[in-house]
Amino acid sequence: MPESTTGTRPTLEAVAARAGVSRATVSRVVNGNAGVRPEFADRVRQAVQELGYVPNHAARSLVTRRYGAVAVIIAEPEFRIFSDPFFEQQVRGISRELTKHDAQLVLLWVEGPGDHERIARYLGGGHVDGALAFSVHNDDGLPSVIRGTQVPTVFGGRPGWPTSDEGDSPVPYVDSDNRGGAREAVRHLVALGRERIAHISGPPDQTSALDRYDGYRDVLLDTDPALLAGGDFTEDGGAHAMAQLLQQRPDLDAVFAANDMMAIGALRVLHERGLRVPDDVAVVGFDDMLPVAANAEPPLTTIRQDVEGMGRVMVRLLMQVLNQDGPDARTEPGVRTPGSVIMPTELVRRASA
Amino acid sequence: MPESTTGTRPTLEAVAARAGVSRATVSRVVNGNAGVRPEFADRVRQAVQELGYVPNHAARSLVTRRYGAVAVIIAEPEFRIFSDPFFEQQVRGISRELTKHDAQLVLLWVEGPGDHERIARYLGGGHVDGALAFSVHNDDGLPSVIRGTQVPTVFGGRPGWPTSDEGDSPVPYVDSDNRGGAREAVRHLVALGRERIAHISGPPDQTSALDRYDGYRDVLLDTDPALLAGGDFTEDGGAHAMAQLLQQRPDLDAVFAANDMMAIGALRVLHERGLRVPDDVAVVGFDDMLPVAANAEPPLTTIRQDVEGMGRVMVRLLMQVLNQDGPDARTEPGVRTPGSVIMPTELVRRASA
DNA sequence: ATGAAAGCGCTAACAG
DNA sequence: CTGTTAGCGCTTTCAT
Repeated sequence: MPESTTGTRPTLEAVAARAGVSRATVSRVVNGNAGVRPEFADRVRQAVQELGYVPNHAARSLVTRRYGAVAVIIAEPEFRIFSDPFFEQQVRGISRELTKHDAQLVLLWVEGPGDHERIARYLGGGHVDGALAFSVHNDDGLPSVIRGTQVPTVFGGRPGWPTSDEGDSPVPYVDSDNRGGAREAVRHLVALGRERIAHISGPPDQTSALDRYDGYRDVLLDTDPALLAGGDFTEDGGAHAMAQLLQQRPDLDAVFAANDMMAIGALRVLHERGLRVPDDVAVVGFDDMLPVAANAEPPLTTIRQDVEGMGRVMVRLLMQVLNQDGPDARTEPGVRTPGSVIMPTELVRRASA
Repeated sequence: MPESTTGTRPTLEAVAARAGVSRATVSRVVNGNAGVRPEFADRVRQAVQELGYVPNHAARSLVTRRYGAVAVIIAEPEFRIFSDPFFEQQVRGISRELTKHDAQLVLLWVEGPGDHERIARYLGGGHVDGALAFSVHNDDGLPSVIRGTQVPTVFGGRPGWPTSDEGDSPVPYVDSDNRGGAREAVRHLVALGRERIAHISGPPDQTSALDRYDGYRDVLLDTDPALLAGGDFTEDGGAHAMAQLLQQRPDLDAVFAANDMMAIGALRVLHERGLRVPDDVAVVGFDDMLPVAANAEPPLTTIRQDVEGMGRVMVRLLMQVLNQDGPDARTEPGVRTPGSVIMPTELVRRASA
């Protein structure tokens, strides 16, 4: 008969009493430590069962200095970051990997600089072993707030600020191979025989946009500036840029858009002007954001990145930092800091190029 | 000169020493307890500042049995729940209100029954003061797992299972006035002089769909079954239902769709068949999901619900439960349990009806 | 108004 | 292999 109705939750002590052993032995069994006579271990496990014992986390953390929790910090300068499918996938990857490591996800939603102090307090107050942050906008000082807390942190996406200040250890991050992927996209267009390849770039305050632009330039060393137009990663932005491009260089025969949404916008304008894709103009996107890319008219050739994988790798990287430096990583700067990870991308050929 | 570089983080003890008072006094100041000589209080605050002291949460929780954290449990039978704008808004509301109450949001992402044990362990292990859950699908046993942990919980959306079993205290939830809103939608159509008002209902395993259907029936007591078609809350589902309706009752002059997405689908089909909205057929949706509703062709008349508000109210309700029963609510079932909250809806008139 | 002391539930040496 | 013993850092009576 379970004594779960006794009012107060059972402690280690109670389990020990019932099993007729010491608290230490119970602790060993509960934590899977070797070196307990099987007979005793069984008795303990049974007592745990009967009492419905669940270890008290606070008490444990107090002594181990481990919290079994990781903060995911979401800054939200843009309104829709949460409903961004891209972001969702990344959080999904993080959540899954965290579960594997028996760690909890604490969501820290930052709505503005007014929240910074709260974040710092939380991070500094011994709640989490580490943090995961996204380096979208970096002009608001949040990154330095995070770094100031000394909590081991891994960033998602290459930060826009210098990742290794003097003295400081480098900031680990994981990102897609934006530059390499962009190169592959453009090379594909070149291989197709295209000679006037335009580029619709993303917002210059995002490193992914910058890196993709750089990849484009790597292949097309001295491109005509008229083949360049800037967008904002939205469909309308892409449409607008495409219109501009068509005006500047009506003879263009290909366009590489820095993301799928802008490519969709470009496709729309191309269609409106009666230009055929890929016959007149070949189009390549970036992201392989499903179902957008696959259902485009025509289906979009693009660069796929493994977003969920990025999330998982962020966690693995963090766990590596934690297990290497130990829970007191914050006190003594780690000697070896694990590097960042750049995840490979892949060209997905569909009909648009 | 801040001693933040001393390696180990400062404790209450250290602050006490520096301020020349006892630990108890520091504790009082830090927790804003009255009854400390201003002079001492100032000295303490200064020491806190200088040392960069942040209270250790685990130690505090161990004694207070409060965790300053609330779990948000997200079950994910549907793939896209996270990127659902509806859901995003609700979480936003929760997050904001939680911040106000100085509580953290711990995200518990449940991917299947395999995760149930983990969830139970976490909830039972003393991490959170309460939980917030969404009662979308209830056939997988998660609700009972949650209830089994005895952690005070508020549900989002009216649960589909009985909310007050024998003996048990009722499950508090917050929901929109789906039924009332539906009634208002249909009454509006009636007031417009429409006489053959069809309804596209949502999936019957969601109480919101059921309640909206009931609202429709409240007004149209004996409607022709041919005026009824079922959808699945998606645009395509709405289109399909509309086509079916048109075949069954080509003479219909209005349709109330159980959500905006289905209304959009209906609009599309109506347009394809050359029927004019609202002249030939008036259309009303539900949700007022922006920007979908406002940008529809024509702009959609719909029932607005305050989704962010629902999130906030969920938190307030939970806090009420917590402050009433105290941290040991789980041991002794509360005497007075706060009821659920039904949030008002509002008819938003645009062009479609 | 302040301090001394006890103890929250657990883990981790250290003995045995 | 097991038990004893010290705390982890904080709050909270209880004296003063």
